[in-house]
Amino acid sequence: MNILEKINLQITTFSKSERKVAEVIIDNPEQAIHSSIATLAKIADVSEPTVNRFCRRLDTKGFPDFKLHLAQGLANGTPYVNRHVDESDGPEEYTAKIFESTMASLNSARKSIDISQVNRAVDILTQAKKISFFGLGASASVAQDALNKFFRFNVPVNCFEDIVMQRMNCMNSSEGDVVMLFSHTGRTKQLVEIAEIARQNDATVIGVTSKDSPLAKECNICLSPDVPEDTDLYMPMASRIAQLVIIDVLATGFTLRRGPKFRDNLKKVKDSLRPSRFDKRD
Amino acid sequence: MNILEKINLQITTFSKSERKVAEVIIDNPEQAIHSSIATLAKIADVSEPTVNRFCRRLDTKGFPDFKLHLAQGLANGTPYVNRHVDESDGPEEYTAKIFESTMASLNSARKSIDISQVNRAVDILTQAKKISFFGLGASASVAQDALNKFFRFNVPVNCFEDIVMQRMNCMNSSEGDVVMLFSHTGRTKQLVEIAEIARQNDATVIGVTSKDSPLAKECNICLSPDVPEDTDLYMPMASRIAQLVIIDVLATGFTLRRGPKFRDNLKKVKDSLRPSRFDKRD
DNA sequence: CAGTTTATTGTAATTAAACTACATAGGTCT
DNA sequence: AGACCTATGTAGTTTAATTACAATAAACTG
Repeated sequence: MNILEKINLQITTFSKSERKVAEVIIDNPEQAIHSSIATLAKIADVSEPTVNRFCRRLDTKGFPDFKLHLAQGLANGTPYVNRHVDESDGPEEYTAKIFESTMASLNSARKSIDISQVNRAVDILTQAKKISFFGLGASASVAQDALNKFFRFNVPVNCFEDIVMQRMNCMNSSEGDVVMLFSHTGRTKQLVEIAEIARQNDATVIGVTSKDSPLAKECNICLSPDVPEDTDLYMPMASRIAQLVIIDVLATGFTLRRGPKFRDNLKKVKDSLRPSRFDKRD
Repeated sequence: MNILEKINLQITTFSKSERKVAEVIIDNPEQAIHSSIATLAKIADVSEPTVNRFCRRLDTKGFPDFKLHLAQGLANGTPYVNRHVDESDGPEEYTAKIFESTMASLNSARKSIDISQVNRAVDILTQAKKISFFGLGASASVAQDALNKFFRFNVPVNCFEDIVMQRMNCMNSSEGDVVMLFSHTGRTKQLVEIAEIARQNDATVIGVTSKDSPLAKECNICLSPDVPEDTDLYMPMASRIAQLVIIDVLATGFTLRRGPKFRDNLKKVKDSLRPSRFDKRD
């Protein structure tokens, strides 16, 4: 936990002098990390050992250690203790908050993702006869994005927004086909059905969805980024970004697995776009 | 800049002993921040002043200051100095690297984004008669995502992947219409033309693209996230995520501007999805 | 309400860490 | 090979941090 938040949380339990120290630090943490214990003590109008005791109370080894923790807290650019957007936020605040909460989500997604599942997913994808990407609602654009990435790999891919087309696609699938499904909640009935149909037809189903959800249970492989809380104003934001980064990861794993020759091919695809672009020197 | 990257960048300019220090720190930065100058000197098998000189060479005030910088670097969760995926990376490495480079990109995007432009964009969007979202290639799914967000706001929106449809849409636009364009490079000829057409027909053009690009010059408002380098295996990854977060920011600004009643409406939209979902207790 | 106890804070001494000045070793260029 | 310069280490100095202890303030008890 961020040590600034911790101070805020525990401030009531502090003694009078310790509270003085806490206030000085909260008020200007930047100054705090660049001060010696003596100067900080003077600013807070307390003695040096008081500052030291304050540090220990926050489970740090001492003043220098405390400064380290504080520096880490500041580095994340989180002067906002509460990262949720609220009514009174101006553009500056909500912009910062959304960026920060997105970054925080990615961080926790990274920590929670099961690498062995990533590896298995890459295995399956590299060997796929055909890959289909499906998502509904907000996840449709995630599927679209996946299509775009894997399309460049010169593998048969498709992606339908239409639920009927999705069903038909799964009906016609066979062993070696991969169906990749995106859903934040993992509770959309239609998508769970799609997964069932796909598996009945021997396709491999890879889900990017939340752990232990109905959809997750239908998948052969499930990638479940743990995104603690969404900033959402009634729609998933951060979790969807996490899904996209997972696609990036899989695409990267894919290209690495395919080896250097394959990457030369990719370069050709990219170069083929050149005639449609303005020159750099413009 | 992250001090670890800085070390890596400057490592060639270091002397033999200083390089020893650099290697020890890169190898295990966590250990470094919890060591005294004496222990670190011993680990690197150099003298204390060498460590001190090393710190100063990196433009820090001294060893404690250096540790502070290092701690801040680590806090961002970037133990990988070299964030580019390379051949020999296993799943664990490339997963971590991609997540981290995405987070780093978001961080720099956040710092570089012009808040006044964000505010103007929100102004324009809230007053729009109609909003069109266009992108080509990889940016098509970004436009799709934007559509999905703003669609819920009960504003007339559209989004075409087809370049001809896009052109026709812009031909028919008039004052009060907003055209929002997504492009990483800002050099795709067809999209620049779209911007020209839209402006000729009195639409307001908002671009999410790189600074000073041909496209940027055609826009009324331009949001240019500064994404330093892409991890790309020949396609934009991080920059596209930054674009999506910008959409989140604009959507959030939009709802905040519209006030609380409007948010009740949003909740209704969300609740309308319930019958199509499995229950939480499943 | 006085006396006792306990928690809180500060003073002074100690220890540890960081830094500076200087000396020596190693390398380079003429 | 000798002079010079850079790089590195040693020892001493300064500064910062910590500890032990004393004093004060607050709280509690008879």
